[in-house]
Amino acid sequence: MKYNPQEIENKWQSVWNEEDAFNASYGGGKPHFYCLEMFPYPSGNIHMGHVRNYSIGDVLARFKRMQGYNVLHPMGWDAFGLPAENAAIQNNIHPAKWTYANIDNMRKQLKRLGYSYDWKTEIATCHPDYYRWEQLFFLHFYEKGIAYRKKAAQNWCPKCNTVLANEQVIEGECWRCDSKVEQKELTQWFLRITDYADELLADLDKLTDGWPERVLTMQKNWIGKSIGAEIEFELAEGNGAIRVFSTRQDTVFGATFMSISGEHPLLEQLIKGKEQEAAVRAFVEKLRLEAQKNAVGAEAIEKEGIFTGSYCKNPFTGDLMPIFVANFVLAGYGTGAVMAVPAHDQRDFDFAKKYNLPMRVVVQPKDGDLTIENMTEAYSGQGIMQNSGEYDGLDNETAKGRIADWLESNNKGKRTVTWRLRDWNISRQRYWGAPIPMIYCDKCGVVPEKAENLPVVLPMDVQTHPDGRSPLPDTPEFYRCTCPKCGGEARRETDTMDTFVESSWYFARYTGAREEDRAFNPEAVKSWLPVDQYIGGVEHAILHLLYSRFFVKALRDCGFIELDEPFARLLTQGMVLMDGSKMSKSKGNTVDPTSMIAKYGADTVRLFCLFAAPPERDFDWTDSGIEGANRFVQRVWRLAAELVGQLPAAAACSSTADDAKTEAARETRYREHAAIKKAGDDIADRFQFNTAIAAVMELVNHLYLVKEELLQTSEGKKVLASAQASVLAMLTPIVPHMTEELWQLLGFDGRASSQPWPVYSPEAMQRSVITVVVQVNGKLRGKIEVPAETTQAEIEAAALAEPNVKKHTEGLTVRKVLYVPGKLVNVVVS
RNA sequence: GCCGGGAUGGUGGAAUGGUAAACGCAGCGGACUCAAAAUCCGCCGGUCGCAAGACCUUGCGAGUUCGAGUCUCGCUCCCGGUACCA
Repeated sequence: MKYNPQEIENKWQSVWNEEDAFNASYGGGKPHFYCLEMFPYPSGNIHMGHVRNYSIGDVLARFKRMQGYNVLHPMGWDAFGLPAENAAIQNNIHPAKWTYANIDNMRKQLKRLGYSYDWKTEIATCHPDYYRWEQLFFLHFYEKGIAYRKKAAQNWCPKCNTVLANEQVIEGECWRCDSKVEQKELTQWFLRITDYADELLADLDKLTDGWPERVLTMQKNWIGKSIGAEIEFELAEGNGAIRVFSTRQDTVFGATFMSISGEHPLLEQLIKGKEQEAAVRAFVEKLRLEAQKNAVGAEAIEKEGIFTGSYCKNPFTGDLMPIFVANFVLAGYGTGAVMAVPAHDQRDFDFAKKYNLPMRVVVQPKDGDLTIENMTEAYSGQGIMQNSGEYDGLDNETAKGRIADWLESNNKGKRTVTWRLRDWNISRQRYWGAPIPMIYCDKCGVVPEKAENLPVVLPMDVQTHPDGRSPLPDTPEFYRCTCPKCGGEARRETDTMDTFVESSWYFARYTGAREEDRAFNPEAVKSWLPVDQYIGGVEHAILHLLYSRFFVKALRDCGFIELDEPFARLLTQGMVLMDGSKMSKSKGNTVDPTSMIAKYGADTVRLFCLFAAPPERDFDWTDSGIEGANRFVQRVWRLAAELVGQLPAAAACSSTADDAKTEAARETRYREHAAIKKAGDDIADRFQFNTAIAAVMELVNHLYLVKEELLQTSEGKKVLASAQASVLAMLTPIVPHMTEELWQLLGFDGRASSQPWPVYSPEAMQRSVITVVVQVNGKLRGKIEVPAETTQAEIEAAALAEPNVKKHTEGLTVRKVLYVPGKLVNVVVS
């Protein structure tokens, strides 16, 4: 019987398809398990990264089903987005047509890999039946103040012709096309994610068991909580005050000047009528131009500033502090003004050196003798207060509290918390996205669309612009509307939503993908969510995962769902590399899954992706590696094919102690059960699919050695049949087509994919003779074989009598003998 | 700079304080074959030794422990994230 993967894979894929083999249903008494992989963007073809991601998810989904869970394992399409528009412009095809054609192709490719998805819950986010609910959420968000409109400087990608959220600017470049991001003043729609900063941070503690630590850390850093104080510095001329935020209010006695951003609201007042006025204006204009050209967050630039001509007063020392406009002060963080403490902050130190400004040491390290003369850099560590009036001699952490108390009781400031997180700009000046359901009326202003008028459907009949500009502002059929309030003529919002809005709730929609009258069935949401296991690339550690966490909390507060966190456990899989670097079309180092499937079959491709490395780690695609995987698949096939017609019908772990009459039979039974324990533990507890597969390989290797002997007796056949069934059961989540076929060929009952995960018995794993390792002073000196029931005293005596052990203990005194039951004896001598 | 992760044979990787190198890949030897491929069986960290065995070996240096790849401390290098965030 020759192994023909194309034939058997097609056969079983049709069977699963006809039988709706993997549909989930809630209720039914079984415990629920929601296994989800990040849905793909329909770019046209799946790549090896998808294969790895979805193979990991499929092993888990199938394994959980075998363990008796009712598993929800859905798939869908993150279908709005720029590539569709760009392809449309290039190939003169409508983005919708391009997108749906790609979906059809990729669905075919996924089906060809035999993934056990519930295709009845498939969704595409570009469909009005999907995004209509998103528009409804937006109306609720608007009503609750979670969605709002504001004018501000925005990240602008000149190539994509649209704004970007902060999270989508990577090292100053657009996350999609790597263009330098510019700043542009625009009025945009925002979601108030900052209102949830506290909860987003605090709830990370609920995820410590199931999420990788580095993802938690990245989110924590991104949210960026800083605890400090706000301090008021009165202007010397008595006409107001500058407020600053500082995490180091303990160093306030060392504040010798003030730095403010070029966009500070008091700047006009500070320079008005001063001789520096013109020069400052020129400097600010220069900064503005540079900011537009230069990427946000590009590498550090030389510190520069200019004196405004005004002074403020240090509330503690009473000293006058010159006020500077400085290029490193961010308008958008804190209050846009910084008290400069050159002795204890490196930036202020550099600035003071450059402009020859005074310094004062106010925190002295333990046994330090810092002076302004001997300092070559700022000291930002802990220490003892000095030059700080009544606070001298205190440690600086204590002083922090006392100074905050003083500020509060003297009305000069207060304790404050500042966040790095900014509100989420969701407006996009592009066509292929979900319309924002808002209307502008000359009479009534900004008016939300009525819920009963949803969905606001994206028009299909539009002419795209070659430069990527959205056609919506030129499409009167779309933007002309009547005001829901006064009935007069009005204009629709023509920006669309960021595609990350769609991916922020799709996991919830899967629980009731065909609901027509509501976004979710609350019962279904409650029974399935949170997602038990989420699997995807670490590149979404901040973007998608932070947005989704926020979105769920916002939906909860609007009464749509009862849920705090969307994903209970997260697995971030590594990349598939080629010659040490990421596969990419431009480098020409890609491997096309379709051609690999054509050559080896889906089972081999799945096996290799799972065996090459543990899931979290990157691995290199190698031709010899997939050859090796194919060799194992063939080896399993041959082993079973040779046994067809010779074995009794059996299930995994069905042989009994009575059947194991010979040494070979006992050993086989032992190894069968040991492999099941190892493979089950590795898959369930650790996602170590590579070692689970290795355990099955060992068992297969053993069966090759003993099969002839076991075929001699009927008891032996029972033992062999049981072990063979176990091999197939264990491999079913990994190479499901082959195991279904072999299960059927061997005449075993039912289907491999509907077998329960085998249960090992401790009795089978008892050995009659055990090997005990003997160490002398921790060094391996021998091994002894003893019957399992030997007492500790007898084992210790045997260990001491072992010839090589004797040699190493001769003439020495035995101080101690340690015994690790069934494993090891360590003789301590001196 | 700060935060996180890592370093084990020729190679991908095992080892949940107790036999370091499981299972693969590559390589070598044997069987089968007219021959080759495929397959099956065996060997495969280093040094010394005829052998029994001894010594060395998990990036480097210390420590805890009867016993450390694993725990602790101090370094080196690599990867990822993030950065004028006050």
